[in-house]
Amino acid sequence: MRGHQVTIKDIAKILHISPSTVSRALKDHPDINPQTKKNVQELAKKLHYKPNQIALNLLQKESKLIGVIVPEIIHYFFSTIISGIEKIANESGYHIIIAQSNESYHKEVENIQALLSSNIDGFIITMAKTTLNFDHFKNVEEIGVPMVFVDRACDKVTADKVLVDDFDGAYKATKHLIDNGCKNIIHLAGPQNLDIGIQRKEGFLAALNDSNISIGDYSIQICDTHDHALKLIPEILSRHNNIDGIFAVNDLTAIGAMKAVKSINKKVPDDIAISGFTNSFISYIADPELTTVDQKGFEMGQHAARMLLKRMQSDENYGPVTTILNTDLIIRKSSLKKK
Amino acid sequence: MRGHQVTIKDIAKILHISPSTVSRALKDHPDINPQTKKNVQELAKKLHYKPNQIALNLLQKESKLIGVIVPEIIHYFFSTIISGIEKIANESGYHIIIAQSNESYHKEVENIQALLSSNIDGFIITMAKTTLNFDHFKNVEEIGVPMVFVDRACDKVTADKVLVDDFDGAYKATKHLIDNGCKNIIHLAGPQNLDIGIQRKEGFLAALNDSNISIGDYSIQICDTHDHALKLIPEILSRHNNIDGIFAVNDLTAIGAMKAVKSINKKVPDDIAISGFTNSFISYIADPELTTVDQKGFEMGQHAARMLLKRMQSDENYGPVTTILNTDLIIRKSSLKKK
DNA sequence: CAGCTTATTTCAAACGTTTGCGAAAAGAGT
DNA sequence: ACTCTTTTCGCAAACGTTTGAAATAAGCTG
Repeated sequence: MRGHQVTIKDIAKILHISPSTVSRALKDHPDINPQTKKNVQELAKKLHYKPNQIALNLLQKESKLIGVIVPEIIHYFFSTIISGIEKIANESGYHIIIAQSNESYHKEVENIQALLSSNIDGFIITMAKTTLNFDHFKNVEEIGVPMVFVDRACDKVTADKVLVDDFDGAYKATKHLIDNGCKNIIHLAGPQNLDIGIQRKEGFLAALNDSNISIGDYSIQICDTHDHALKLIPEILSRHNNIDGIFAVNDLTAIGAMKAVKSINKKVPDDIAISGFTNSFISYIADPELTTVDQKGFEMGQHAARMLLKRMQSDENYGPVTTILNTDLIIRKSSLKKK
Repeated sequence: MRGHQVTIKDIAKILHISPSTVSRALKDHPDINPQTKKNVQELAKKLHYKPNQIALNLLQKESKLIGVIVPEIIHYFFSTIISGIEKIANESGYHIIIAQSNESYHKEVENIQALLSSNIDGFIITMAKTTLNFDHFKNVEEIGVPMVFVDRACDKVTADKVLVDDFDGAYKATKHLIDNGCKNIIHLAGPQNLDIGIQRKEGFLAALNDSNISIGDYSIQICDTHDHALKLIPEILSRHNNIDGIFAVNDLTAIGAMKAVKSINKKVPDDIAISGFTNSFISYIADPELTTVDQKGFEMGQHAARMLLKRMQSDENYGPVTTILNTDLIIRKSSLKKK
């Protein structure tokens, strides 16, 4: 039961003038008689006239909407990215439509299609873990809708990207564990089809290498969820009881590992030091508090939004830009061994 | 530099037929020659034709967009609500635009205005804590845009609401603490201008009453943030060292309290048992794991979306509906005293 | 072959707004 | 009185799509 929204035509009919005159009067066009303007503006105010954004969108072929596709908003990191995007977008009169892929390739494709037909002006995307085919992104590229990747980017597509220096972050975290006395660190790694999985692993390996620490065949475990770590860690530790450090690809996995370690009555950090990656809220909640790499989600979101706005507002077709933000190592108790 | 999106007109021009024929051919209208249909549909597929949603919106006077205004998406509870909304909305071809109020009244008003002019079809709102004036909601009501409140509702406005039984949840949590041996429980309460603050406090008081436990002047403390609890709890405990239970209005505050308790070398739960409210992700991360009241954000979101859809699709103006979901007490270690 | 039916297609209006151009009216200058 | 300018306004097209109604062509009946 929507009350009929007041339109320009309504105002025109009431004042016995044409819609075009009303339109111009409302925007203070010099061609319009001051008296007419006054009449129109007063009536518009009285009737609570609001321009119909949809009609404007149709005319201007833009929707002032940015489509944001992330795996899951319940993850702190992604919600901080979204907040960063929202802030910058709002400042320029844009709004954001959020869709979640739930890490599913199919849902990602579906979302892209759906948002495309909603005439999104641009995309900001964090790829799903399971995405191995990139035709949907290529499609976006072909259609010419600007697109910025955040955190997890797609190589096969020409698009702007905002990344963090995963290699360096992982290197710093691993080096920190080594400096704190760890001699046998394992890495709980992310999927190796994603750049972040690869880079963090490489940073880990490089740090070990630079410290002349040998790498066992068990040193790298593909494991990037809380529950998997809960199961995996006791198993690994039973086979390799000299492990004294864990660097996990994300905080949640690190905390799963932390719980697992505590569950078999080993101490964190004294028996096993742990570092995560992301600096999500839970790293602060964990006990002991989790050492981690701050991934600066809010800033990433802001950067991504700025890049997208620039791209949308530009007429020339400049080449793709990649921004790499640096990370900060946040040292907390989970990595500080006593001696 | 947008590539021109393929339109019905383009297809019509190429096949030398009229746009209306194309339109009907695409939707398998019986009036159209099968051969024509085939030509059209094949070409449409080949050119990746996608109907322009904006044009449809204009025609149908709807945007297929639902405006969602929440305080902060980084909070687990709100992001689960959003996920619930998104699921139901998507199933009906709607998308959601998310705006955050950051608990600020002014930002809330701003968001409402902005989304209104984006021709949102409906609102789902969780009020900001600081909202005391309701004119912006009344405005929405007057314009006739359907609106559903979630969790934190506004009494002064006629609108659908989805609430949880805060009173009962608080009662159950408090009763559980009592049953586990607590004799002197304090409540860290939310703002008393919000119904949830009042109801949870009342549930707490009722449980104490029913167990004939006396209530001290310090039994209720307005305190609903992690950091406030961190400061407040040591102070209170130093003045009332027989306190043996804490019921906090939300999980984050409970965990702040838990940390504070541990910091002064008291044991959770043996010295002081703790229960939170919400069952957010961190309650599972906490050590000891936090007993809490499951607030079912996802279901709340789903309910809210269904109610909104029903309201939007209905022609008759039925009275406002309030749905109250029941809560589940999730018992974990933080409340289970040894003896 | 006139009249009727059926199949297929096009026309035109509509949604709400903007905008280039032309039109009408009034005033100014010569 | 004639032209020229200025002021003020309306017409019509455009954005992409849908849809009732009208148009066309072809086939059929008697």
